[in-house]
Amino acid sequence: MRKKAYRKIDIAGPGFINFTIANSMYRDALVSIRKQKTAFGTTEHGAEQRILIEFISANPTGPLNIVSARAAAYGDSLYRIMKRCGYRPEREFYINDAGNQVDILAESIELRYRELYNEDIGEFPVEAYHGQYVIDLAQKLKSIEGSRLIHVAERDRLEKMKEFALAQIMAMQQLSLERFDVEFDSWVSERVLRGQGTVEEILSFLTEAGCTYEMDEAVWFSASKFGDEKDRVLMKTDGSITYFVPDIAYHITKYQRGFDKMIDVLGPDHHGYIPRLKAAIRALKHDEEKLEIIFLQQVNLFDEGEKVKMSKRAGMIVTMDELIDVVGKDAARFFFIRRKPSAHLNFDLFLATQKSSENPVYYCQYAHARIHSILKKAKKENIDPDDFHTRNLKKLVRDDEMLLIKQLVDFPNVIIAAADNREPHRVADYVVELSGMFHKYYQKHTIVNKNYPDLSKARLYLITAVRDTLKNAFYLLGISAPKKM
RNA sequence: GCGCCAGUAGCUCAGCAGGAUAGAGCAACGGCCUUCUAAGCCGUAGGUCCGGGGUUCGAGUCCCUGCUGGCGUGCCA
Repeated sequence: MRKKAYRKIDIAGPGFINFTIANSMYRDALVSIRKQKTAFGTTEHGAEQRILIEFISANPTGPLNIVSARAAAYGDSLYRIMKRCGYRPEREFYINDAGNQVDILAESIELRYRELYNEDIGEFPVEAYHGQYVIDLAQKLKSIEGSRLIHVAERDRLEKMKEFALAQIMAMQQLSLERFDVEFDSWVSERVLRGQGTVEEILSFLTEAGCTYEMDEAVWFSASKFGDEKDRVLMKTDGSITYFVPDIAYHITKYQRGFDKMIDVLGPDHHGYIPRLKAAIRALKHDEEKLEIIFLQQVNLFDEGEKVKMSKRAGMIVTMDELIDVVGKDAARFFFIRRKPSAHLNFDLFLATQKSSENPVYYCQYAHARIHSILKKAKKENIDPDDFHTRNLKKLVRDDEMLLIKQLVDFPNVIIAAADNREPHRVADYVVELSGMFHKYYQKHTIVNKNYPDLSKARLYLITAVRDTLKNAFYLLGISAPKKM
């Protein structure tokens, strides 16, 4: 017997024909969703393509800030979403633990350390790191080493301090990430990379390819031949290399590892840098199409409507930890993910603390919790949802029920669209919509009614699918699915 | 100057491949708790989708141009 797929077909204005899908089709779809259980939403769309997602990659010179928090929420969700639809993504953190900034960090600690022994260090330099954490680290160093370090040679002292500071700060950063439920598959250290001789290798590769030259006692890369607007320095006059070289080396290792696609999630301040990186990749004859850059636009922080100026060196930053303390992990992640990556993000700390209802994460989690308590109620009323045959789904006839099913059916496509457009916010929007539809449905109809056990079971069957889908989507966003609120 | 991102309700933002009357949350106003959680629901009000051209049966969406804001344009990372 063939079922009718359409309930009605009519002409609706110029150029529009409306097909109304038969309720039976929706019911069949619902059964299929329930049968898939937690696997619903999982597809093979990505065909196991290997994707490297590099994100955050903050300097280990201070606590993670709010910009890193946005990158963390974004990168991690993108990972989860891509994985769900059949890609094979990996998460990577590149540690810029070499170069100028790290040296400045060591010097900053050193000054604070000497200060603790009442040495006159004069004016604390502007370019040094001013944050309280630098003083804390100096103090910690003092409690471990005492005054011993005062007497060792300056070079050894700085080296020791650098080691200490890097280890401490990276541990701090990892702790913040843990609190944010963000994990990485690999950590790549710039120092290790440099130690492996890759820097020299890149320099000689580029020289062999004939794209370097010397001028003004520096070594240049002829980036302009490869699409950049001008040539770039590889080795400075003082013989040290620019950050550019290890960064090329790092990207070459990505190519060597054989990914189908590499995604760099970067802050907006890096976009002037991309043409030269792509130029180098082209010069070294790699496929630049495989490298995809996502720019997360900046985060503007406001407090009671006033813009908070942030500067890492001046120590005026709002840290990721502070954010989690104030608004909570779920709300913070949800807030970041709701904005599409290319949009600037205005974040008012005052609002976030004052009116938590402004954040729709509660709205969604509430829907999930509500369904749980309805199921609990059913149990109390001795209505067993498992004692149910799918032919009873004929009890579901209302438009809002069909609409709910339609929304559920959409879920796998939302995941695919979010993955392919690199836009996790689509999943967040989906969740808000599904939650809203459920809240309305709940308000309008009694789900558990012992006078109508068959109808109750049919509705329980439906809302269980809603609950599972919500939970499923929450996971993709990295937020919790509370059973009670 | 050049490049990138943005400009949609009072505020923060969605709007998928161009489709029907442009949506949500917050803020404002008026209702709904003896019934599965009121962190919810219903209703009212609020818009020249930055301006101007163009493509099309049809443009918030695409093209050109102008304006405004942010960022970038280092032998810093």
